[in-house]
Amino acid sequence: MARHLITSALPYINGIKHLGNLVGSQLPADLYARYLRARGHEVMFICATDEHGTPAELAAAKTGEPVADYCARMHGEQSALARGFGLSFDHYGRSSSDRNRVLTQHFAGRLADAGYIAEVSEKQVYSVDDGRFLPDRYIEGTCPNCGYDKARGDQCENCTKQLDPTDLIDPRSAISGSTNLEVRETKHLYLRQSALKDRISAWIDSKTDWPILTTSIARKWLNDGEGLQDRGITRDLHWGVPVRRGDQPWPGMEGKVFYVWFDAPIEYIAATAEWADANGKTDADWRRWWRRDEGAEDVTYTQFMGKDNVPFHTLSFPATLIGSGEPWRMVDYIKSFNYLTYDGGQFSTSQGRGVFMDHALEILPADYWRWWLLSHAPESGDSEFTWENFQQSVNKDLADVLGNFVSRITKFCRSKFGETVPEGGSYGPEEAQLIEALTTRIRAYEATMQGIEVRKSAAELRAIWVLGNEYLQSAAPWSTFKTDPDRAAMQVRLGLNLIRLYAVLSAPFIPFAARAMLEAMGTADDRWPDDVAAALAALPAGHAFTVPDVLFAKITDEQRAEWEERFKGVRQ
RNA sequence: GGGCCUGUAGCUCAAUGGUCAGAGCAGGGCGCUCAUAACGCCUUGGUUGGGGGUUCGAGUCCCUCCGGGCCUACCA
Repeated sequence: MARHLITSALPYINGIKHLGNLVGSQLPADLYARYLRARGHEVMFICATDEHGTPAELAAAKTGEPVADYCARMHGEQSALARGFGLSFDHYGRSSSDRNRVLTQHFAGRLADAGYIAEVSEKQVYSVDDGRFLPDRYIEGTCPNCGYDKARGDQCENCTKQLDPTDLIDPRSAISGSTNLEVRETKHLYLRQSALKDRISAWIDSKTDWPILTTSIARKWLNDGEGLQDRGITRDLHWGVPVRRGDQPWPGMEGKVFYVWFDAPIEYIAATAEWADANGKTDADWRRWWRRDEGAEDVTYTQFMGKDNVPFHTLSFPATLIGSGEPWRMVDYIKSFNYLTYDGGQFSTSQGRGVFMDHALEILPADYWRWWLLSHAPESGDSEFTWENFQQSVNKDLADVLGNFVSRITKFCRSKFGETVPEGGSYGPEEAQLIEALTTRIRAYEATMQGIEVRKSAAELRAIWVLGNEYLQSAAPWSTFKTDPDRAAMQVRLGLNLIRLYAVLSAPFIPFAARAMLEAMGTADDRWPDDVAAALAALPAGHAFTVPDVLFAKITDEQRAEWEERFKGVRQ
């Protein structure tokens, strides 16, 4: 038994997340966590909402709520949706927690003591009417290059030219439209990543088994131009972790907060502390996951994220941990994902384009989404969601291959033997062959799951389901029943045991259906099939079961057409 | 502009430089009747984006062109 720490990238607080967000981090992380637990490992699976930053303040302003209230409410909503999707976090924390405030200030203090913090005075655009400094992209104006009148201060979307806010003609606040802007001097703290470049670079170089997507992004940032740049870690905002040097005030930084990307990864640690607080545990209980000097030496730490998060997890957060000089557990493996696209374009939270977690659960059970998203996870490149593909895959894989298998064997048994595992008969060569085939497939499934090869794992699992149908077809208990009822009884007994086996193997992908299958089989035995032959004897003759309701109703053409129509425009 | 990823059957994807480029779905045929008209078996289908090169051998390595995507450090 090993100890596995798993974190999913933190979903940002401003609104319901779409399916692309889900498949890029939380869902594959959950798959891995569930698998490792099923194999008997000790797992700490952590996620949290990322609550600080300008977009949260603006989203709250839009609803008229105080930002703390807004975040609390949205955390509740995201938390409920996470449960709805079966995301099995050990704790779903909040980056606005006290634990994170203290820890973030602690890291800043340690970094300052070690000489990795620089104070930099810089000029930024201030909007007098909004009463706030504006990030570059919150300034709009006319592009000096192409004349586009909605160019942002960081880049013109029309001609893709990179800009400075001061380049814009007739600049205005993207928040209020106010043109009452001025450039003001402000002081900020910078994390001196450049001073840690060699250590980070050596660390990245040691990770030879990471996805190319992960390391190539990291190397680009490390080596591009003048190499890894220092990064501002404070902002002139009200909502965030107040800048303090450990537990001491930071002269000259009053009223400022840490940058959201500084405190967000620290929340992985803080959320584990929140877990301890919420479960009556001690500090030692969470520190044994994170401190190498307090028990975390044998922890394997895996992070899941979309590709946009990679720079922060390969560079900034490691810089924070290394620079602290303290023995924190560093990540062992970063699994990164490309994007899911929606009918040819991007999913977009800000534009409300695509299918969102709340709507998805309104129209179909979580397992439909989990199965499709995981079996089409954007691992090697972006992958596309289309309703047609979704309908086809789900109907074929879940309803026809798995659901129908459960249905045919339970109903046949009920009509010939009653709702009890039948007695009699013994294995022949066909059964030996099945067990051998299952064993081969299951070992392959374990290997791809261990390697976090999500799509391949789904394909292996599906192939395991198919073996059941192949067996039933060739064993044909409906025929043998007429001539050799004992033999038919053995075949059906094996089939019923396959249902339990499939429930166990499938639970990481489709936990709700797996539970329904176990319940129908009248068992709580969810032991992993290390020995397939033994696993297929778990339900003995005489064991009572029930015929379950249809596990997966098919998606009809009418439903598909309706949803295609409903979700083709913009949310709300 | 720079960097990275990507292009394989109608669709979604596989293939440590090494048999005849493979699966699933879709299409075609046959079988079965326990089952959610479900399942099983067989089968059609590819100049691996174009062109050049290295090699005994290239989907895989190199060059080049074309297409798609992402990132480019003050959104997160």
